[in-house]
Amino acid sequence: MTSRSSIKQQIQRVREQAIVVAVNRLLATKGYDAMTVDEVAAEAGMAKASLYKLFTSKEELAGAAMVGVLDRALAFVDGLRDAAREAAEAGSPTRPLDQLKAVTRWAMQTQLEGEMPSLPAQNSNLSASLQSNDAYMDRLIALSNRLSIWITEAQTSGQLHAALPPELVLYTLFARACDPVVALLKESGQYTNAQIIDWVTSTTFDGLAAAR
Amino acid sequence: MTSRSSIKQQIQRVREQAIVVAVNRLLATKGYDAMTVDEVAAEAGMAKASLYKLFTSKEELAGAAMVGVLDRALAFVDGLRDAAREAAEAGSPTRPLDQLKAVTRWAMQTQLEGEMPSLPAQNSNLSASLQSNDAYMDRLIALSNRLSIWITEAQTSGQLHAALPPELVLYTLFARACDPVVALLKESGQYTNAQIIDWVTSTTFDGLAAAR
DNA sequence: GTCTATAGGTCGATAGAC
DNA sequence: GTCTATCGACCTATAGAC
Repeated sequence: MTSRSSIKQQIQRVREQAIVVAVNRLLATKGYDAMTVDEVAAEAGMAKASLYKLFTSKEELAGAAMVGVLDRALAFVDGLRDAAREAAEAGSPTRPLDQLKAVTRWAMQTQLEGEMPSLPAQNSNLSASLQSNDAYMDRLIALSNRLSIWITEAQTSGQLHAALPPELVLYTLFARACDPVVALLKESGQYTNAQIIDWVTSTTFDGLAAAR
Repeated sequence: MTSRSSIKQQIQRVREQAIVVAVNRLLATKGYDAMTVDEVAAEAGMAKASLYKLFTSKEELAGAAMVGVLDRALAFVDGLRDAAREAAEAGSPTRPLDQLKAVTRWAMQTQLEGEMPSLPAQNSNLSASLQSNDAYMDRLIALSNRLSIWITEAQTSGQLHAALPPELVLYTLFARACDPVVALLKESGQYTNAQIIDWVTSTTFDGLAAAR
Protein backbone atom coordinates (compact mmCIF):
# COMPACT_ATOMS: atom_id res chain seq x y z
CA MET A 1 0.00 0.00 0.00
CA THR A 2 2.55 2.52 1.08
CA SER A 3 4.76 1.60 -1.87
CA ARG A 4 1.86 2.05 -4.26
CA SER A 5 1.10 5.45 -2.88
CA SER A 6 4.76 6.34 -2.92
CA ILE A 7 5.07 5.40 -6.58
CA LYS A 8 2.04 7.50 -7.40
CA GLN A 9 3.57 10.38 -5.53
CA GLN A 10 6.80 9.93 -7.45
CA ILE A 11 4.93 10.08 -10.75
CA GLN A 12 3.10 13.14 -9.57
CA ARG A 13 6.37 14.81 -8.62
CA VAL A 14 7.82 14.06 -12.04
CA ARG A 15 4.80 15.55 -13.79
CA GLU A 16 4.91 18.59 -11.54
CA GLN A 17 8.56 19.05 -12.39
CA ALA A 18 7.84 18.75 -16.12
CA ILE A 19 5.26 21.50 -15.74
CA VAL A 20 7.54 23.76 -13.73
CA VAL A 21 10.34 23.32 -16.25
CA ALA A 22 7.96 24.19 -19.09
CA VAL A 23 6.66 27.23 -17.26
CA ASN A 24 10.18 28.36 -16.47
CA ARG A 25 11.24 28.25 -20.11
CA LEU A 26 8.05 29.92 -21.34
CA LEU A 27 8.29 32.67 -18.74
CA ALA A 28 11.92 33.22 -19.72
CA THR A 29 11.17 33.40 -23.44
CA LYS A 30 7.67 34.88 -23.84
CA GLY A 31 6.81 36.34 -20.48
CA TYR A 32 3.75 35.76 -18.33
CA ASP A 33 1.04 37.38 -20.42
CA ALA A 34 2.06 35.76 -23.69
CA MET A 35 2.33 32.35 -22.05
CA THR A 36 -0.85 30.29 -22.36
CA VAL A 37 -1.77 27.36 -20.16
CA ASP A 38 -2.37 25.31 -23.32
CA GLU A 39 1.26 25.84 -24.30
CA VAL A 40 2.43 24.81 -20.86
CA ALA A 41 0.41 21.63 -21.02
CA ALA A 42 1.65 20.87 -24.52
CA GLU A 43 5.29 21.46 -23.58
CA ALA A 44 4.91 19.40 -20.42
CA GLY A 45 3.36 16.61 -22.49
CA MET A 46 -0.05 16.30 -20.87
CA ALA A 47 -3.62 17.52 -21.23
CA LYS A 48 -4.57 20.85 -19.72
CA ALA A 49 -7.11 19.11 -17.48
CA SER A 50 -4.34 17.00 -15.96
CA LEU A 51 -2.27 20.08 -15.37
CA TYR A 52 -5.16 21.65 -13.50
CA LYS A 53 -5.20 18.63 -11.16
CA LEU A 54 -1.76 19.71 -9.95
CA PHE A 55 -1.95 23.49 -10.20
CA THR A 56 -5.14 25.41 -9.70
CA SER A 57 -4.41 28.52 -11.72
CA LYS A 58 -2.03 30.21 -14.13
CA GLU A 59 -0.84 32.42 -11.31
CA GLU A 60 0.11 29.37 -9.29
CA LEU A 61 2.15 28.16 -12.26
CA ALA A 62 4.09 31.39 -12.24
CA GLY A 63 4.56 31.07 -8.49
CA ALA A 64 5.96 27.55 -8.83
CA ALA A 65 8.47 28.69 -11.46
CA MET A 66 9.57 31.57 -9.27
CA VAL A 67 9.99 29.22 -6.32
CA GLY A 68 12.20 27.17 -8.61
CA VAL A 69 14.60 30.00 -9.47
CA LEU A 70 14.65 31.26 -5.93
CA ASP A 71 15.63 27.78 -4.76
CA ARG A 72 18.42 27.65 -7.32
CA ALA A 73 19.55 31.12 -6.27
CA LEU A 74 19.51 30.13 -2.61
CA ALA A 75 21.51 26.99 -3.38
CA PHE A 76 24.07 29.08 -5.23
CA VAL A 77 24.26 31.63 -2.43
CA ASP A 78 24.65 28.94 0.21
CA GLY A 79 27.40 27.37 -1.87
CA LEU A 80 29.21 30.69 -1.95
CA ARG A 81 28.77 31.14 1.78
CA ASP A 82 30.16 27.71 2.56
CA ALA A 83 33.10 28.20 0.21
CA ALA A 84 33.83 31.55 1.86
CA ARG A 85 33.71 29.95 5.30
CA GLU A 86 36.24 27.33 4.26
CA ALA A 87 38.45 29.90 2.59
CA ALA A 88 38.33 32.05 5.71
CA GLU A 89 39.40 29.10 7.86
CA ALA A 90 42.24 28.53 5.42
CA GLY A 91 43.31 32.11 6.00
CA SER A 92 42.10 33.71 2.76
CA PRO A 93 38.84 35.51 3.56
CA THR A 94 36.38 36.38 0.77
CA ARG A 95 35.13 39.94 0.41
CA PRO A 96 31.33 40.32 0.69
CA LEU A 97 31.50 42.53 -2.40
CA ASP A 98 32.88 39.62 -4.40
CA GLN A 99 30.07 37.40 -3.17
CA LEU A 100 27.53 39.95 -4.42
CA LYS A 101 29.31 40.13 -7.76
CA ALA A 102 29.27 36.36 -8.02
CA VAL A 103 25.52 36.25 -7.43
CA THR A 104 25.00 38.92 -10.06
CA ARG A 105 27.04 36.98 -12.55
CA TRP A 106 25.10 33.82 -11.76
CA ALA A 107 21.82 35.62 -12.42
CA MET A 108 23.04 37.00 -15.74
CA GLN A 109 24.35 33.61 -16.78
CA THR A 110 20.95 32.14 -15.97
CA GLN A 111 19.28 34.83 -18.02
CA LEU A 112 21.60 34.27 -20.98
CA GLU A 113 20.79 30.56 -20.87
CA GLY A 114 17.10 31.38 -21.19
CA GLU A 115 16.40 30.01 -17.72
CA MET A 116 15.47 33.17 -15.88
CA PRO A 117 11.69 33.46 -15.64
CA SER A 118 10.54 37.03 -15.55
CA LEU A 119 7.18 38.42 -14.60
CA PRO A 120 5.62 41.73 -15.57
CA ALA A 121 6.50 44.35 -12.97
CA GLN A 122 3.00 45.77 -13.20
CA ASN A 123 0.25 43.19 -12.79
CA SER A 124 -1.73 43.65 -9.64
CA ASN A 125 -3.47 40.26 -9.75
CA LEU A 126 -0.24 38.39 -10.17
CA SER A 127 1.55 40.45 -7.52
CA ALA A 128 -1.24 39.81 -5.05
CA SER A 129 -1.20 36.11 -5.82
CA LEU A 130 2.57 35.94 -5.31
CA GLN A 131 2.46 37.89 -2.09
CA SER A 132 0.01 35.42 -0.63
CA ASN A 133 2.09 32.49 -1.85
CA ASP A 134 3.96 31.37 1.25
CA ALA A 135 6.44 29.12 -0.56
CA TYR A 136 7.40 32.05 -2.75
CA MET A 137 7.52 34.66 -0.02
CA ASP A 138 9.59 32.49 2.30
CA ARG A 139 12.25 32.01 -0.34
CA LEU A 140 12.19 35.63 -1.44
CA ILE A 141 12.72 36.73 2.14
CA ALA A 142 15.39 34.11 2.75
CA LEU A 143 17.32 35.25 -0.32
CA SER A 144 16.89 38.91 0.58
CA ASN A 145 18.18 38.25 4.08
CA ARG A 146 21.27 36.45 2.90
CA LEU A 147 22.07 39.17 0.37
CA SER A 148 21.37 41.90 2.91
CA ILE A 149 24.01 40.49 5.22
CA TRP A 150 26.66 40.77 2.51
CA ILE A 151 25.40 44.22 1.52
CA THR A 152 25.68 45.52 5.06
CA GLU A 153 29.10 43.96 5.54
CA ALA A 154 30.33 45.38 2.25
CA GLN A 155 29.09 48.81 3.24
CA THR A 156 30.66 48.72 6.69
CA SER A 157 33.98 47.62 5.28
CA GLY A 158 33.93 50.34 2.65
CA GLN A 159 33.52 48.11 -0.40
CA LEU A 160 30.04 49.41 -1.25
CA HIS A 161 28.96 53.03 -1.24
CA ALA A 162 27.81 53.40 2.37
CA ALA A 163 25.45 56.30 1.73
CA LEU A 164 23.09 54.15 -0.33
CA PRO A 165 20.21 52.50 1.53
CA PRO A 166 20.82 48.72 1.65
CA GLU A 167 17.30 48.39 0.23
CA LEU A 168 18.38 50.24 -2.92
CA VAL A 169 21.34 47.93 -3.39
CA LEU A 170 19.14 44.88 -2.93
CA TYR A 171 16.53 46.12 -5.41
CA THR A 172 19.25 46.96 -7.89
CA LEU A 173 20.68 43.45 -7.74
CA PHE A 174 17.24 41.91 -8.27
CA ALA A 175 16.61 44.31 -11.15
CA ARG A 176 19.92 43.47 -12.82
CA ALA A 177 19.04 39.78 -12.67
CA CYS A 178 16.49 40.44 -15.40
CA ASP A 179 18.09 43.49 -16.97
CA PRO A 180 16.90 43.97 -20.55
CA VAL A 181 20.38 45.20 -21.45
CA VAL A 182 21.64 41.63 -21.23
CA ALA A 183 19.00 40.42 -23.68
CA LEU A 184 19.65 43.33 -26.05
CA LEU A 185 23.39 42.68 -26.14
CA LYS A 186 22.77 38.99 -26.72
CA GLU A 187 20.35 39.74 -29.56
CA SER A 188 22.93 41.92 -31.24
CA GLY A 189 24.89 38.71 -31.65
CA GLN A 190 28.22 40.51 -31.52
CA TYR A 191 29.43 39.51 -28.10
CA THR A 192 30.14 36.35 -26.16
CA ASN A 193 28.18 35.56 -23.05
CA ALA A 194 31.31 35.98 -20.95
CA GLN A 195 31.87 39.43 -22.41
CA ILE A 196 28.29 40.49 -21.75
CA ILE A 197 28.44 39.26 -18.17
CA ASP A 198 31.72 41.08 -17.54
CA TRP A 199 30.44 44.34 -18.94
CA VAL A 200 27.07 44.39 -17.25
CA THR A 201 28.58 43.35 -13.91
CA SER A 202 31.13 46.08 -14.31
CA THR A 203 28.52 48.75 -15.03
CA THR A 204 26.41 47.55 -12.12
CA PHE A 205 29.18 47.88 -9.56
CA ASP A 206 31.48 50.48 -11.08
CA GLY A 207 29.07 52.43 -13.27
CA LEU A 208 29.31 53.75 -16.80
CA ALA A 209 31.63 56.60 -15.94
CA ALA A 210 35.38 56.32 -16.27
CA ALA A 211 37.36 55.37 -13.19
CA ARG A 212 37.83 58.37 -10.99
CA MET B 1 -15.28 74.55 -47.05
CA THR B 2 -11.63 74.71 -46.16
CA SER B 3 -12.43 76.28 -42.79
CA ARG B 4 -15.06 73.62 -42.03
CA SER B 5 -12.62 70.91 -42.91
CA SER B 6 -9.89 72.59 -40.90
CA ILE B 7 -12.16 72.75 -37.88
CA LYS B 8 -12.95 69.09 -38.27
CA GLN B 9 -9.27 68.37 -38.42
CA GLN B 10 -8.73 70.43 -35.29
CA ILE B 11 -11.38 68.43 -33.46
CA GLN B 12 -9.83 65.24 -34.70
CA ARG B 13 -6.42 66.33 -33.41
CA VAL B 14 -7.90 67.11 -30.01
CA ARG B 15 -9.55 63.71 -29.80
CA GLU B 16 -6.36 62.00 -30.93
CA GLN B 17 -4.45 63.84 -28.24
CA ALA B 18 -6.99 62.82 -25.60
CA ILE B 19 -6.49 59.22 -26.65
CA VAL B 20 -2.71 59.44 -26.65
CA VAL B 21 -2.73 61.02 -23.19
CA ALA B 22 -4.98 58.26 -21.89
CA VAL B 23 -2.82 55.55 -23.43
CA ASN B 24 0.29 57.16 -22.02
CA ARG B 25 -1.06 57.13 -18.47
CA LEU B 26 -2.43 53.61 -18.76
CA LEU B 27 0.82 52.26 -20.19
CA ALA B 28 2.72 53.96 -17.39
CA THR B 29 0.47 52.60 -14.65
CA LYS B 30 -0.77 49.18 -15.81
CA GLY B 31 1.43 48.24 -18.74
CA TYR B 32 0.45 47.15 -22.22
CA ASP B 33 -1.17 43.78 -21.56
CA ALA B 34 -3.29 44.92 -18.66
CA MET B 35 -4.48 47.98 -20.60
CA THR B 36 -7.76 47.40 -22.42
CA VAL B 37 -9.04 49.43 -25.34
CA ASP B 38 -12.30 49.91 -23.43
CA GLU B 39 -10.41 51.67 -20.66
CA VAL B 40 -8.65 53.88 -23.15
CA ALA B 41 -11.93 54.89 -24.75
CA ALA B 42 -13.51 55.53 -21.35
CA GLU B 43 -10.60 57.63 -20.12
CA ALA B 44 -10.48 59.54 -23.40
CA GLY B 45 -14.22 60.20 -23.08
CA MET B 46 -15.47 58.63 -26.27
CA ALA B 47 -16.98 55.42 -27.61
CA LYS B 48 -14.66 52.65 -28.57
CA ALA B 49 -15.96 52.81 -32.14
CA SER B 50 -14.88 56.44 -32.40
CA LEU B 51 -11.46 55.51 -31.14
CA TYR B 52 -11.18 52.86 -33.84
CA LYS B 53 -11.87 55.54 -36.46
CA LEU B 54 -8.62 57.20 -35.44
CA PHE B 55 -6.44 54.22 -34.48
CA THR B 56 -6.80 50.86 -36.14
CA SER B 57 -5.39 48.63 -33.41
CA LYS B 58 -4.21 48.42 -29.84
CA GLU B 59 -0.66 48.15 -31.11
CA GLU B 60 -1.05 51.42 -32.96
CA LEU B 61 -2.21 53.03 -29.71
CA ALA B 62 0.98 51.88 -28.01
CA GLY B 63 2.99 53.21 -30.95
CA ALA B 64 1.34 56.62 -30.70
CA ALA B 65 2.13 56.85 -26.99
CA MET B 66 5.74 55.88 -27.62
CA VAL B 67 6.00 58.50 -30.35
CA GLY B 68 4.74 60.96 -27.73
CA VAL B 69 7.46 60.22 -25.16
CA LEU B 70 10.14 60.06 -27.79
CA ASP B 71 9.07 63.53 -29.00
CA ARG B 72 9.26 64.87 -25.47
CA ALA B 73 12.64 63.24 -24.99
CA LEU B 74 13.89 64.71 -28.27
CA ALA B 75 12.62 68.14 -27.25
CA PHE B 76 14.44 67.86 -23.94
CA VAL B 77 17.63 66.68 -25.60
CA ASP B 78 17.49 69.48 -28.16
CA GLY B 79 16.95 71.96 -25.36
CA LEU B 80 20.06 70.65 -23.63
CA ARG B 81 22.03 70.82 -26.85
CA ASP B 82 21.03 74.42 -27.49
CA ALA B 83 21.77 75.43 -23.92
CA ALA B 84 25.18 73.79 -24.19
CA ARG B 85 25.89 75.63 -27.42
CA GLU B 86 25.09 78.97 -25.80
CA ALA B 87 27.11 78.11 -22.74
CA ALA B 88 30.04 77.13 -24.91
CA GLU B 89 29.86 80.45 -26.74
CA ALA B 90 29.83 82.19 -23.38
CA GLY B 91 33.03 80.34 -22.53
CA SER B 92 31.68 77.69 -20.15
CA PRO B 93 31.41 74.43 -22.09
CA THR B 94 29.15 71.63 -20.90
CA ARG B 95 30.54 68.13 -20.51
CA PRO B 96 28.78 65.47 -22.63
CA LEU B 97 28.68 63.28 -19.51
CA ASP B 98 26.57 65.90 -17.77
CA GLN B 99 24.21 65.98 -20.74
CA LEU B 100 23.75 62.22 -20.47
CA LYS B 101 23.13 62.51 -16.75
CA ALA B 102 20.56 65.23 -17.37
CA VAL B 103 18.68 63.04 -19.83
CA THR B 104 18.73 60.15 -17.35
CA ARG B 105 17.34 62.39 -14.64
CA TRP B 106 14.64 63.64 -16.98
CA ALA B 107 13.60 60.07 -17.76
CA MET B 108 13.44 59.13 -14.08
CA GLN B 109 11.49 62.25 -13.25
CA THR B 110 9.04 61.35 -16.01
CA GLN B 111 8.74 57.85 -14.61
CA LEU B 112 8.15 59.12 -11.08
CA GLU B 113 5.39 61.39 -12.38
CA GLY B 114 3.66 58.35 -13.87
CA GLU B 115 4.20 59.65 -17.40
CA MET B 116 6.66 57.08 -18.70
CA PRO B 117 4.82 54.51 -20.83
CA SER B 118 6.49 51.17 -20.71
CA LEU B 119 5.99 48.19 -22.94
CA PRO B 120 6.73 44.53 -22.26
CA ALA B 121 10.25 43.70 -23.38
CA GLN B 122 9.08 40.35 -24.74
CA ASN B 123 6.06 40.57 -27.05
CA SER B 124 6.86 39.64 -30.58
CA ASN B 125 3.66 40.98 -32.13
CA LEU B 126 4.06 44.35 -30.49
CA SER B 127 7.76 44.55 -31.33
CA ALA B 128 7.06 43.75 -34.95
CA SER B 129 4.32 46.36 -35.10
CA LEU B 130 6.61 49.00 -33.58
CA GLN B 131 9.47 48.18 -35.89
CA SER B 132 7.26 48.73 -38.91
CA ASN B 133 5.92 51.98 -37.43
CA ASP B 134 7.89 54.67 -39.26
CA ALA B 135 6.91 57.52 -36.96
CA TYR B 136 8.20 55.51 -34.01
CA MET B 137 11.36 54.23 -35.67
CA ASP B 138 12.34 57.67 -36.98
CA ARG B 139 12.18 59.15 -33.52
CA LEU B 140 13.88 56.22 -31.86
CA ILE B 141 16.75 56.49 -34.31
CA ALA B 142 16.89 60.27 -33.98
CA LEU B 143 17.12 60.02 -30.20
CA SER B 144 19.68 57.22 -30.38
CA ASN B 145 21.81 59.28 -32.74
CA ARG B 146 21.80 62.35 -30.54
CA LEU B 147 22.67 60.32 -27.46
CA SER B 148 25.34 58.39 -29.32
CA ILE B 149 27.13 61.62 -30.16
CA TRP B 150 27.38 62.52 -26.49
CA ILE B 151 28.35 58.98 -25.58
CA THR B 152 31.20 58.94 -28.07
CA GLU B 153 32.39 62.39 -27.02
CA ALA B 154 32.27 61.42 -23.37
CA GLN B 155 34.29 58.31 -24.10
CA THR B 156 36.92 60.12 -26.14
CA SER B 157 37.36 62.75 -23.47
CA GLY B 158 37.68 60.14 -20.75
CA GLN B 159 34.44 60.88 -18.93
CA LEU B 160 32.87 57.53 -19.76
CA HIS B 161 34.57 54.16 -19.55
CA ALA B 162 36.03 53.93 -23.06
CA ALA B 163 36.23 50.13 -23.14
CA LEU B 164 32.44 49.77 -23.12
CA PRO B 165 30.72 49.54 -26.52
CA PRO B 166 28.72 52.74 -27.11
CA GLU B 167 25.79 50.45 -27.83
CA LEU B 168 25.95 49.09 -24.28
CA VAL B 169 25.89 52.59 -22.84
CA LEU B 170 22.93 53.53 -25.02
CA TYR B 171 20.96 50.42 -24.06
CA THR B 172 21.75 51.01 -20.41
CA LEU B 173 20.39 54.55 -20.55
CA PHE B 174 17.19 53.37 -22.22
CA ALA B 175 16.87 50.59 -19.65
CA ARG B 176 17.34 52.98 -16.73
CA ALA B 177 14.55 55.16 -18.10
CA CYS B 178 12.11 52.47 -17.02
CA ASP B 179 14.16 50.92 -14.24
CA PRO B 180 11.92 49.03 -11.79
CA VAL B 181 14.21 50.17 -8.98
CA VAL B 182 12.75 53.65 -9.27
CA ALA B 183 9.21 52.33 -8.86
CA LEU B 184 10.21 50.09 -5.95
CA LEU B 185 11.85 52.95 -4.07
CA LYS B 186 8.85 55.16 -4.70
CA GLU B 187 6.47 52.46 -3.44
CA SER B 188 8.45 52.13 -0.24
CA GLY B 189 7.30 55.68 0.45
CA GLN B 190 10.41 56.50 2.45
CA TYR B 191 12.22 58.73 0.02
CA THR B 192 11.61 61.94 -1.89
CA ASN B 193 11.61 61.93 -5.65
CA ALA B 194 14.75 64.06 -5.67
CA GLN B 195 16.53 61.57 -3.42
CA ILE B 196 15.52 58.64 -5.63
CA ILE B 197 16.68 60.40 -8.78
CA ASP B 198 20.02 61.29 -7.20
CA TRP B 199 20.64 57.77 -6.00
CA VAL B 200 19.67 55.94 -9.16
CA THR B 201 21.58 58.37 -11.36
CA SER B 202 24.58 57.91 -9.11
CA THR B 203 24.42 54.12 -9.30
CA THR B 204 23.98 54.27 -13.07
CA PHE B 205 27.10 56.33 -13.66
CA ASP B 206 29.27 55.56 -10.65
CA GLY B 207 28.01 52.10 -9.69
CA LEU B 208 27.16 50.53 -6.36
CA ALA B 209 30.75 50.10 -5.24
CA ALA B 210 32.49 52.64 -3.07
CA ALA B 211 34.61 55.28 -4.80
CA ARG B 212 37.94 53.80 -5.74
C1' DG C 1 -24.28 47.29 -29.79
C1' DT C 2 -22.52 43.17 -32.09
C1' DC C 3 -19.40 39.72 -33.64
C1' DT C 4 -15.72 36.60 -32.88
C1' DA C 5 -11.48 34.57 -31.31
C1' DT C 6 -8.90 33.37 -27.62
C1' DA C 7 -7.59 31.48 -23.47
C1' DG C 8 -8.55 30.37 -18.52
C1' DG C 9 -10.95 26.98 -16.42
C1' DT C 10 -14.24 22.51 -16.04
C1' DC C 11 -16.52 17.84 -16.97
C1' DG C 12 -17.67 13.33 -18.30
C1' DA C 13 -16.16 9.34 -20.86
C1' DT C 14 -12.44 6.02 -21.06
C1' DA C 15 -8.86 2.99 -19.87
C1' DG C 16 -5.89 0.60 -17.12
C1' DA C 17 -4.43 -1.12 -12.45
C1' DC C 18 -5.82 -3.95 -8.64
C1' DG D 1 -16.23 -4.55 -10.69
C1' DT D 2 -14.36 -0.52 -8.70
C1' DC D 3 -11.41 3.23 -8.46
C1' DT D 4 -8.83 6.82 -10.10
C1' DA D 5 -5.78 9.12 -13.34
C1' DT D 6 -6.03 11.12 -17.74
C1' DC D 7 -7.59 13.65 -21.64
C1' DG D 8 -10.60 15.33 -25.44
C1' DA D 9 -14.29 18.13 -25.65
C1' DC D 10 -16.61 21.75 -23.79
C1' DC D 11 -18.08 26.23 -21.46
C1' DT D 12 -17.79 31.05 -20.82
C1' DA D 13 -16.00 35.55 -20.00
C1' DT D 14 -13.24 38.90 -21.83
C1' DA D 15 -11.39 41.96 -24.98
C1' DG D 16 -10.08 43.30 -29.63
C1' DA D 17 -12.28 44.78 -33.74
C1' DC D 18 -16.28 46.74 -36.69
